[in-house]
Amino acid sequence: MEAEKPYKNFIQKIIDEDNLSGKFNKNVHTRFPPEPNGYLHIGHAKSICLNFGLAHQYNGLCNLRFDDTNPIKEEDEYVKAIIEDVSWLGFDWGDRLFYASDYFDQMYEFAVFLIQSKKAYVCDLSADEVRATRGNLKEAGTDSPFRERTVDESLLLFTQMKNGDFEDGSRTLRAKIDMSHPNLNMRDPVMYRILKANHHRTGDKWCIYPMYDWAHGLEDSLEGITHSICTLEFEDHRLLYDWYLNQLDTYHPQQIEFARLNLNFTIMSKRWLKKLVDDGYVSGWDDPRMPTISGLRRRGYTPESIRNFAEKVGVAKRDNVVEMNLLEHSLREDLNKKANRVMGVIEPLKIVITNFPENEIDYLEAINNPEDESAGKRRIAFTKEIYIERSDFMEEPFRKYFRLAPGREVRLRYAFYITCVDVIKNSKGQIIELHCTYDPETRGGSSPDGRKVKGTIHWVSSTENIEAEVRLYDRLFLEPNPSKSDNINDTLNIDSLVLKKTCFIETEMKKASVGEFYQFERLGYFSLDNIDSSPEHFVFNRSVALRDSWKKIEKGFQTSKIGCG
RNA sequence: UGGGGCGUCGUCUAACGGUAGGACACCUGGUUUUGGUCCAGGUAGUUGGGGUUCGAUUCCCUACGCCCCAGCCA
Repeated sequence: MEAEKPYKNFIQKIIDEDNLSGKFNKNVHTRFPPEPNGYLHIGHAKSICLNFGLAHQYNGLCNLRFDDTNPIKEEDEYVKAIIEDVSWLGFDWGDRLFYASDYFDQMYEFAVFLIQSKKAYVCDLSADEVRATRGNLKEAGTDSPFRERTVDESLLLFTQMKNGDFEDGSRTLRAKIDMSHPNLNMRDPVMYRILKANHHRTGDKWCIYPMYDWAHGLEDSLEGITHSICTLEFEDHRLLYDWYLNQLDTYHPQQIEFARLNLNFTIMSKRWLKKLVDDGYVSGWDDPRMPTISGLRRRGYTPESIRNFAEKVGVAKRDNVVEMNLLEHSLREDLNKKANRVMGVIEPLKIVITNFPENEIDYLEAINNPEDESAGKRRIAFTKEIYIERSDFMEEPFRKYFRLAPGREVRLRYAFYITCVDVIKNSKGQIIELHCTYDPETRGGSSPDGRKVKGTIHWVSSTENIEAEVRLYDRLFLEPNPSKSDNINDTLNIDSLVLKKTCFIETEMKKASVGEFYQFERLGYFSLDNIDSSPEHFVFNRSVALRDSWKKIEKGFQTSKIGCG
């Protein structure tokens, strides 16, 4: 798939050692285990690429498994979205699509076995009481009064729990470990809770649901997972993971933890992302500003760019905050090779070419992709009236500004040199159009006399064009680390979406369709919005702007900003 | 401060105990009909202090800093 790095990450080194020692018979079998309680984001993409990538590199397998042990939070809508996202990213789990709920019966049997082994007991304490007796970071907890209940009594009560004889929260099944263990996870953790909730797959069959720690190792074990890769916060849980599997004396995968991805100027918490959706700050999980996979897809990211990004950020155990730059770079890198170029004007300023004949159309030739000759060429209509970008004209230009200005000559890309001869303003002094002359000798964009023009600008005919709406996006948050701020709402960037309702694009784009990528020359990469765009009303999303070294120069001159859009 | 982790350029990430390298970002210069791309070059880092060693990012000790854990969430 992508070029492999010349070095290995720490997980690859562990696998190499395991293969050397024969720990798993040289097998590599991973899994990606999302909980269907929200949409996948770019952080999940890192994990997906890691798990599927490892399996691929070592000729192993990777399962897709929904960790659906909490019916209260989980929905089928999320299952569908997750399947679409993983598959869109380019990964294939074959016939190995599993659900934790597939194993509820087996988990139940294992739990009965643990009770019989005197390693688990039904506890009648309430949630509050359990919390009160768990102790804290410094103090040991105290044993539950039900801890020494007989096996038979626990067995009977557990059956009754399963049958729905008790109220939600009235009892739990707990592992009997050590209430004074320094690792809080080992203080008689809850294995099952009573939850009379409808499960998206098992319906009302179960009144009890397994907790993550109890369920996850069993799922891994049952599927023959070799390396169970998860994020750092589960490091503390590995002891419990191992304890359960050891008590059951069953096949025992190795849990390995890595640092989750963080991206600056955005958030990765599903809880916060859901809040942005629910509170209407964004249009949905797939809003192009969201760091979700569906949002990135709608924004115009390619699966390749995301996979390459995942490769570039690497895998380690150190907390990290990756710069948004790197994600954007990955997209530009991919699209520079793939995207056909086209001209579009986002903030139109009309130009009348005074010496160009009325009602005449001159069809000029343009290169579709300078990075890919096979992309061919196209024709662009040149007419007496055209639009250029407002920001490509300055009445009083900065020193290094080399676009259009009064009396100045610039090149219209693939067309002619034009010279600005007149600036037309309305009663309020706003520039409404420009009068220019063109040099017929410069057709195609070069002059027989070899004279140089510093600037080349894009343009679109005012009659031969397509009208479109364009959406420009910026970071969702103003703070580099929004989740660390006191009030996350205060850091929201209210200008993260800018609508350009009336834009003009060359007629070539009539055939544009969703899923294609274009570079609007000098503006960035764009693609049609997969929800709001229609053949009657094109809506383009800017996926990412081009790198812009002018912007930096411009900042130096910003003391005197005039007429520049 | 109990337990579990982690400290390398601005940001990610490498380096059997042997020249601290790569990517992004940034800065120069070149090419250019996109102020894009491409090309060439540059700036910039081992948390501090000890120790072992001919030699320490790596091993040991110590200090400091950061992250995670007290859900019947995952």
